[in-house]
Amino acid sequence: MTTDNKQKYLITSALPYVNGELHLGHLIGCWLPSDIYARFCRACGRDVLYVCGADEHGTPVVVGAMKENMSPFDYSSKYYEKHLRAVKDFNLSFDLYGRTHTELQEKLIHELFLRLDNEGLIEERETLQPFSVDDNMFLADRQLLGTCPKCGYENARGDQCDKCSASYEATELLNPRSAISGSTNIEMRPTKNLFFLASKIEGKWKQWLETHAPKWSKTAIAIAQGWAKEGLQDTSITRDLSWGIPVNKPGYENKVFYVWFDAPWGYVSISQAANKDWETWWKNPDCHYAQFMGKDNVKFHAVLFPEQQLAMNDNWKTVDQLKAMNFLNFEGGKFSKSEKRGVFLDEAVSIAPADAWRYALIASAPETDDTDFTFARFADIVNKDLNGMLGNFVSRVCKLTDKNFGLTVPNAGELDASLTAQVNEKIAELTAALDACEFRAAVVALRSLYAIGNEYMTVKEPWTLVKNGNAEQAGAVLNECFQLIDLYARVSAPFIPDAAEKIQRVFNNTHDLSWPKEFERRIQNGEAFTVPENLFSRIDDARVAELTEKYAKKEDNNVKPVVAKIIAVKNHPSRDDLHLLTVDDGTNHNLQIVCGAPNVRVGLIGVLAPVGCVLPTMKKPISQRTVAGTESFGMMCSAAELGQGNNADEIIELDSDAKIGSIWEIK
RNA sequence: GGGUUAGUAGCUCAGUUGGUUAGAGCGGAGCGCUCAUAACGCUUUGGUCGUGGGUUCAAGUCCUACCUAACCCA
Repeated sequence: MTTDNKQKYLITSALPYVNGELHLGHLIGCWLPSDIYARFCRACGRDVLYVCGADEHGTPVVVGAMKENMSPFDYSSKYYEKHLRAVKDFNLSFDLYGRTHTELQEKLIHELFLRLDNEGLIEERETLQPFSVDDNMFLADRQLLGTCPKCGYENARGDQCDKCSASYEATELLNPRSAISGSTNIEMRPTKNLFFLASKIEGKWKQWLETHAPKWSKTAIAIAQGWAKEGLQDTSITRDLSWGIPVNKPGYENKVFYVWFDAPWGYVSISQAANKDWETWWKNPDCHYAQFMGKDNVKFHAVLFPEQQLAMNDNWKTVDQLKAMNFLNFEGGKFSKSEKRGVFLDEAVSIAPADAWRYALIASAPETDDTDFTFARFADIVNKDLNGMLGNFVSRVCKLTDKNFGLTVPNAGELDASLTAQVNEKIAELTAALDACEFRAAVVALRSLYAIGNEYMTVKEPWTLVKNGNAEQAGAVLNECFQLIDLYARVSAPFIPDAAEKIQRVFNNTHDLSWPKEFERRIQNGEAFTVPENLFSRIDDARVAELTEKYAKKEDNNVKPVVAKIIAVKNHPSRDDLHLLTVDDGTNHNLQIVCGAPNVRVGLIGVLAPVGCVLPTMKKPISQRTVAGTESFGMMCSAAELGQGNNADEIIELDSDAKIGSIWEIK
């Protein structure tokens, strides 16, 4: 234990997985709130250990690495580097942004496993797993593909179908094949795995839940209680995989620990790498432990990690404050790298400075429900709060003073009691909100503080006082304003660290950015100051439109009717009223279409509604279907079906110069 | 299919244990100010609180069914 009596705060942010680019949702989901909380705690003089890092193990990395023809480690490292860059770009103040593929992690997991084994909480069980003979390996659920037994979708995964969302056992999957080689030589083979007997510590966990859960967020409590009702399940903690922490038990040489067994302990191994006194947080019952995560992660932090910690019976610090964020949507939809929807962290800081993102995102943080990010709102917040209220306040005070008193802070007058009372009330609100990790409420209080300064200026009118020859009173007002500027730097620092430093540099003397308990007048009469450059800049409507166009382009994914030419006409084998057409739609030159219209002939140029196309006269899209025993891959349209008049019997005929393959716009 | 959470002004959200005329910011409208970054301040306009039932002297708040969305689980 350390000798100082500063309160210990352990803060962790969920470990992002090294698979794909991170976006604004990851930033607001756990990184940003945890960073603001950590900065606030440090400013309050608390002894903070704040860690995060990359979660590197598990099947998706193996699959991703194979696709990119890299080793899992190189693949993981590639994304780890991207994480590191984002951490730097957004001023995230982790003591260490580590990773889970380290020697420390391996040593820790091995120790923990032996301990669990000694406690009698590990059991060997044999299960049947799909084995790919050609790949010479067992396949995890997502490495196995096949046809869904429920809906017939051909690219269903081993455990569930992405199309109809049915779930099933791997043995039920039809025509199973390996996602790695495509081989269909799949056998169900017995394999031994180690199970963690969570059911044995259910009582201990439930007791723990009762004393800890009341301090958590509503969602977290609900999820944990749901699990408490169902009871804890014994879970397999080993996998037939080569990438991960090797299992330190004879007979398990080809297996690794399941990623969700090792990942949470990354908090500990990263702490070990970050601070040699890590045990003064992790083994200290008086330490306050706050965890930040997205809502999809609650189960692991409220159930799996604590149950493991308790099972160790080794005085591990468990979570006190569990803060789960909901998801951030983007301009009405989900973020998607493949569809180019959304701002990703590799380019966000080229759009606006880190502080603008930090403030705008936390101001509309998805605390109670999923929230939609829009550039219009982003611009509103930046323009109004940061630019108009905070930046402009600093600017107007400095410039007015410079004009009338020069570059020194005018002498103070009597303390303005009502101003002090107002400010102190808001400081108290802000402090309470941050302690409770209620970030929206915190921003409301912060905003109110900014508003107080502007209102004070407007009411006191120091420029009028100067004009009326009342320089002393004007100076006293401006002195209060400089005290406010100092205050703003301090209370803004956890949210917008870069701007806070710039504000503090207005004063030639150095003042720390410690957290104020109340409104203090730290700026001395006659203290020199500098008029700063504008702290923030506006995002105008044109820029909003430009950004929306670039990042939130409303992709029209609907399949459109196309101009197509009939190149062959045959009679239908079984129905006299139907014809079998061969149609050229520009990309596919011999589409088979079944058509009943009387006016079909070779060379006719008409309009084809391809599979997936929704016509104005129909509710459902055209499907690929069998008409009277013959497959039809679309439909030749009549004028009526295209919303052009009443002719529903004959297919529409276009002029001979219509371009085959071009989209036929429905008017 | 089961569980959980959410659905409140044009937009983004507050609304503690059910209790007088449902709040805030943005946007819109108007006024003021001119020290300041077309910025600031003040006033004002917006709501059958997802839908249908029910409990109650009283429901945004409790119960129930349904609709919509998200997450977790199967």
